[in-house]
Amino acid sequence: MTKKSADPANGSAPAARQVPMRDFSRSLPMSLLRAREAVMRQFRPSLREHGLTEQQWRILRALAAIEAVEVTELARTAFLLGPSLSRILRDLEARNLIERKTAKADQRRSMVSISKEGVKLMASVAPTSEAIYAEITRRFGARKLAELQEMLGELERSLAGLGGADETIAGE
Amino acid sequence: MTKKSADPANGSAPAARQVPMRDFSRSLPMSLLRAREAVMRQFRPSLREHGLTEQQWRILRALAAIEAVEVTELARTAFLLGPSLSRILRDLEARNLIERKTAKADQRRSMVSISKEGVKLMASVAPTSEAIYAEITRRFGARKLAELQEMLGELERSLAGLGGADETIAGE
DNA sequence: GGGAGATGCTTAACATGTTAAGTGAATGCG
DNA sequence: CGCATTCACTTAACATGTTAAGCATCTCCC
Repeated sequence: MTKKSADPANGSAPAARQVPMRDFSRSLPMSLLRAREAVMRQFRPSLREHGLTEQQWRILRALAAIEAVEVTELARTAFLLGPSLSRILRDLEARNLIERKTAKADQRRSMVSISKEGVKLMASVAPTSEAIYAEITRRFGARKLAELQEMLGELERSLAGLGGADETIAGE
Repeated sequence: MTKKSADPANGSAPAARQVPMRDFSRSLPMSLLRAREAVMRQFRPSLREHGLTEQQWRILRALAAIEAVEVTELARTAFLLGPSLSRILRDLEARNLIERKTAKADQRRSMVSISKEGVKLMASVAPTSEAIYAEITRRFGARKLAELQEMLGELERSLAGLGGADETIAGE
């Protein structure tokens, strides 16, 4: 439906096909990207209806399970970089979905926690979110889903310590 | 090495633990995100050395395999949204890595192709890139890698047509 | 053949990813 | 104590993701 046949109605054909590489669309990064997008596409509309982005939702979920965390620890949990988290927390705080207060022992640290309003918002989103997740599980198969997650974890572990660049290993 | 023990030196503990949900860090989107990040972390430094971002590299690779494509088709291939692609093409064109000319038959369409310089740049990046991919394959295992990719493809297919929102199905 | 609607692409606006620099508060050590 | 370092975060700057408009061009159909 999408691709027509060749369209040779063009003059000079510029350079191409010089560099042999794996078929681009089958590279691992692309597979992972497409799979994740296919999954997130299911959730985004529902989140959007509640005025939340994917990352904001991640943060609220991470906060819902604990009393309070430091920003750095939250960044690890929600898998966000510091600067992104910093901005998002500023916004979530302005919307009264989270609360922040500096730690007593160390003035540098700030402890973040979800607010009552935040909990309320989560309660209104969670059912739909869980339903979507259930449907995905149903379609793909619970067994296969578990297998997939296991493989993803293995992949992650097998690449740990192969840090692309400044690894700052002991003895450096 | 990273997490200390509990630090109960805090007064009022705000609302939390009200909304029961799956363990956040084990959700499928997070697994996919972390796995992809683990992989991309390997490639980014090399690309960066050559002044390329991940997306720019995707575009060059997509272009290397063909003579010329329309922008929309390229967006599909490189898995980028129109607006992102539009910006990136503007920059790549300014750097003389790609060429663009409007199609004769339809003035709306513009045909994009990689330039001689673009091919040269690819040739300088490809070896390192392939080496990294080979190392990833070695670490994770070629067999398992193929399995993983197969599962990712299945996941994608099983969610196709479950379009999160405005699906624009016939009869709507 | 002319105007309504579809199409291909770009711009705009806002949120996040990514790297680097900045800031204020702890720490280590002479 | 004093001061260089480290640490926890925040700001800044630039690139992309994401949605909505904008703008030509094309198509279709009366």
